[in-house]
Amino acid sequence: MAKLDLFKFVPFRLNRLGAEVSAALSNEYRARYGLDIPEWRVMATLGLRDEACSAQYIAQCTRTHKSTISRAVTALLERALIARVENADDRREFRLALTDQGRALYEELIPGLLRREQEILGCLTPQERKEFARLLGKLEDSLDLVRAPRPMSEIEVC
Amino acid sequence: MAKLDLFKFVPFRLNRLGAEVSAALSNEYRARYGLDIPEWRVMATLGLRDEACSAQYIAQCTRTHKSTISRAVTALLERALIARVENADDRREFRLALTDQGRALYEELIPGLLRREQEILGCLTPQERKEFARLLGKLEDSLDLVRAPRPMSEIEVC
DNA sequence: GCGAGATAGTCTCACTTGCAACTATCTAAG
DNA sequence: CTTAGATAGTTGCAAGTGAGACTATCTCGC
Repeated sequence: MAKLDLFKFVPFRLNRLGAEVSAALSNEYRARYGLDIPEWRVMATLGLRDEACSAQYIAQCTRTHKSTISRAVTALLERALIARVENADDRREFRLALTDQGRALYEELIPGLLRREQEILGCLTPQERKEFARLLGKLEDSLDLVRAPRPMSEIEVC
Repeated sequence: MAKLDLFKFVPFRLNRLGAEVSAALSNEYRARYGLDIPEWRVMATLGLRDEACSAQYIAQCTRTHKSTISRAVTALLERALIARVENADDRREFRLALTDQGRALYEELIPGLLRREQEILGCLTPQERKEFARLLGKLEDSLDLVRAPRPMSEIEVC
């Protein structure tokens, strides 16, 4: 008789762990900076790059639905954390970038998040962390989750 | 200047991977058997055990909100996949168990899910799978995610 | 027993999100 | 050019979910 123990079932464990870790982290930026997860993803994507990105690009990078990104962008624009300019080359899309204020918030936010990440990974030895990251990478690859997307310029060409 | 690359940020990666794997799996049981994730969790919890469980117990095991479990239980009752009987010892709670029909569906469902799990883990060597499971376990422990809850009888005592 | 507080389960409300339709714009074929 | 199809972004709608109120029941201290 086939049995399946949820607690040994990797898909369930990954889902639970991902949800739990996300919840723990999102408290960090929601309570303190009023950012929800989609908003944080937009900030993080823009913060890493110096060049301006389109909403579509952010959606692809973060694997988040474009309507969700659209709403996050609207909210961040209202708070003047990001700015957008029409792209003269293609007037359907907008180029998004952090404002000075947005950059300042980003800079303030990051250290706390990296610290929380290290806390969460604190139960693993340095060797184990490396190994865990490597195995995550293999799973991501095999599931076709883009890990390090090319810069926009390249994507536009392809 | 602090930077954070989302694609190397473990909380984001875990969230994305968990969501992706869950989505892939839930297609397996939603499309074919009409079960959504909470319903599947109820089935899985009841299917593993021979003794009947309370809704509260399932909620704790699966770390799912009690109102979500309540709705899943209602839906499964309507489809006669589970049955419930009042608990004479404590008339606030109900004892839930799979019906014969529910058991049959469970038995039919499990092999496909285990196969999908193996497909997902297929990119890892047996050694790596063991290691991955071990590291997951350490993370779960450190985050206080119960992995193998005690049987109800024990829980009631505590 | 009796009342205060805890607990199981249900239900309503508010919020989030994905889907799909829609507008505006671009690209390519004829 | 013109037209058909693709694409960027927005918005209305419906489904799912958590918080918390609520009811019924239990437990414990007095």
